Amino acid sequence: MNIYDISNKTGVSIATVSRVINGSSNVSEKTRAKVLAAIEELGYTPNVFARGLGLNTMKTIGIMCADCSDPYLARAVYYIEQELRKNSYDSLLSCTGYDHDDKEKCMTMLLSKRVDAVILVGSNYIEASEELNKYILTAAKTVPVMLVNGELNAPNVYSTLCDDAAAIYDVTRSFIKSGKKNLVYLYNSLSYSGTRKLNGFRNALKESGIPVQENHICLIDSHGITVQDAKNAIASLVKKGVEFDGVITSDDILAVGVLKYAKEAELSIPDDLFVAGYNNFDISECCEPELTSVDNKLESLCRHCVSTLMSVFADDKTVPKKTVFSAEIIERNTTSFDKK
Amino acid sequence: MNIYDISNKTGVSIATVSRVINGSSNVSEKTRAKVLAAIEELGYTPNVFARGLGLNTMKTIGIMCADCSDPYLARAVYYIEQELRKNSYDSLLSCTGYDHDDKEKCMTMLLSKRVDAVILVGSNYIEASEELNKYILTAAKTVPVMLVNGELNAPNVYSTLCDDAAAIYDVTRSFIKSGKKNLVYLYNSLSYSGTRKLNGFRNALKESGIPVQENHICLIDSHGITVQDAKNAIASLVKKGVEFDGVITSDDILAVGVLKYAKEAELSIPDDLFVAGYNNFDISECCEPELTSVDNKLESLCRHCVSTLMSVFADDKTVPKKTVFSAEIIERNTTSFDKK
DNA sequence: TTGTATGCGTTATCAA
DNA sequence: TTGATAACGCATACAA
Repeated sequence: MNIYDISNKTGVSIATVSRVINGSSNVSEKTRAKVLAAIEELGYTPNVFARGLGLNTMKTIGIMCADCSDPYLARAVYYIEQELRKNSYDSLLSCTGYDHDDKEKCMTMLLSKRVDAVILVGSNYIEASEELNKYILTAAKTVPVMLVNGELNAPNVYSTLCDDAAAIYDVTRSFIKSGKKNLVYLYNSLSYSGTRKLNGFRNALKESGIPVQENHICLIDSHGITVQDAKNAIASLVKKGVEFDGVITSDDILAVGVLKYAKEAELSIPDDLFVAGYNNFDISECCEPELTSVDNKLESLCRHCVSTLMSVFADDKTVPKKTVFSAEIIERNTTSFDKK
Repeated sequence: MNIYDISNKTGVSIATVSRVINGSSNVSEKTRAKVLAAIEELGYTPNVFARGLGLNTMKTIGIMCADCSDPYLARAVYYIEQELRKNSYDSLLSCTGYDHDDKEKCMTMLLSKRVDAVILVGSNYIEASEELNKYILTAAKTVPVMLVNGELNAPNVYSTLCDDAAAIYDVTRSFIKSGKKNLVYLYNSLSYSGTRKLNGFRNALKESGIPVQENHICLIDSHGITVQDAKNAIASLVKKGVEFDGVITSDDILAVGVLKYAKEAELSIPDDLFVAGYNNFDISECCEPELTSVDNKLESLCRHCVSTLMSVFADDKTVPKKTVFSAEIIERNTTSFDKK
């Protein structure tokens, strides 16, 4: 079943059939109706491979994310896939894991599949070393590369991100203004965004005239982190003699671990201890007490990323290279901010 | 850059280049080396569209899931994508939503993209009415259709699922054996699996000689359900005068809602009230007290589904049409089962 | 408005 | 072991 069958059935040439399929205006209404009827009757669908061969595109976007079982990344993939579909693009999904070589291999694979663009979801794709980011620049020579929650200044690379540093800065300042000045920062990623968040914490302390104590900053360096891991981390901090009246974390799951510790240690929250998470997911409403967290506007990021990509495809001359959204602090019951 | 460039560079015909690329044995070692060197040097990659046109496949599998921001479905997609990649297949992801027409449209779209198979993730794809499942049977005439957590007995359709009914049956029996006989069942889906779970609950009561009270069975008919929704549902049940000493739910999030209600009503868990969830996700460890839940072996389901698909592709004559796994009850602190 | 002819880059068949 | 050539199904430039 191909274009020739429609051609035979209707008595017009394949060129005309093709014109009807592609909505060309240079077809008489009568012919168009006849062709459309035949297509309907025979249930004909154009062969995408043949089309792809000629046009060198199959309207497919490669999506790379480290691990789409991570709720944050899963939601991002969800929004992106929806937006792409609205624009008639399909999504070729690749969960690359966190290993650099695997990411690079995956990129090569996607490019060999002739995707029209690649979207890198999550700040873990941007490394501190230029050398490690090279494969992204190389890819960008072939197709547009979109970064969600990451930033890289290079030709044909477009970044959409949330100002995580400012968000953590604001949270930290709120802690301090509310009288919690002995703060611990718990984080689990040295990614681009992870580093920026930490800087936000440091800056807030500095600007409040509070010295940054390095033993109050604790990295749990692992992916697929559990509540138990976080609980252990905070417990071991206490064992080392670190004292604190507030904990700020880079992820809700870490904050829940702190809550579990606090319950065991019979600390009263928020009286004895303020706790804040990041991402504002389900779990921040499941835990007890419910968690103050930061909503980093993931849906906006994703929508904007796709609409930017469409502008790039449309050869729009005024496409923003970098767009930054502001996060929003959602206060629940693990803090009691002093408002004034 | 195409196969002719390699041909020119090496002085052999494109046929021979093609043979080298595809690992044909009928090539002299010397020629092979020469061609391989040229491919490497020029950085040549075969055009997948041309290849697809000839072979009528691009080694791509369509994955349909209602909503990959749902943690359960997200994890399923993750496992499936990984397994497919191991077998050199790519994943074309489509989040269809829960509307039947959208699902059908999406299926048509995937088939028009000439995917090699379609994997339907989640029990929501199987409807009670045969009419509504028709589009799946139609699709199965073109490509194999794999069901994860769903069942449909039809040619070229393969089902992999977990025995949810037995799991809920076992949980309910454990409640009863532990002295909790006045049970509420809270659920949020009338899908294939949702119905089966409910049957498990009913059967356990019947076999224990406990009459099934319909006002103890509560459906919250909505997707994207929140903890608050579940809390409200259980509260309104109480307002109606329903009394109970145990709540079994079809999803962890519902169970967390019950916990939130219990805290407010100052019920002691598990003394006054047993609660059990389903899915055994993060949130079952985040809530307080931590939730007894059912692990339904999602990873096994997904791995098995993909390996079955590979058998189908390999034209293996002994492919199982339906495979059922057993769930595992993970007891935490919202129950205190009597073991004997 | 319509038709003819060509190219897109492979793989596979057949002949050498 | 190798090469020439015909599909594969479509879009499009050009001709009519």
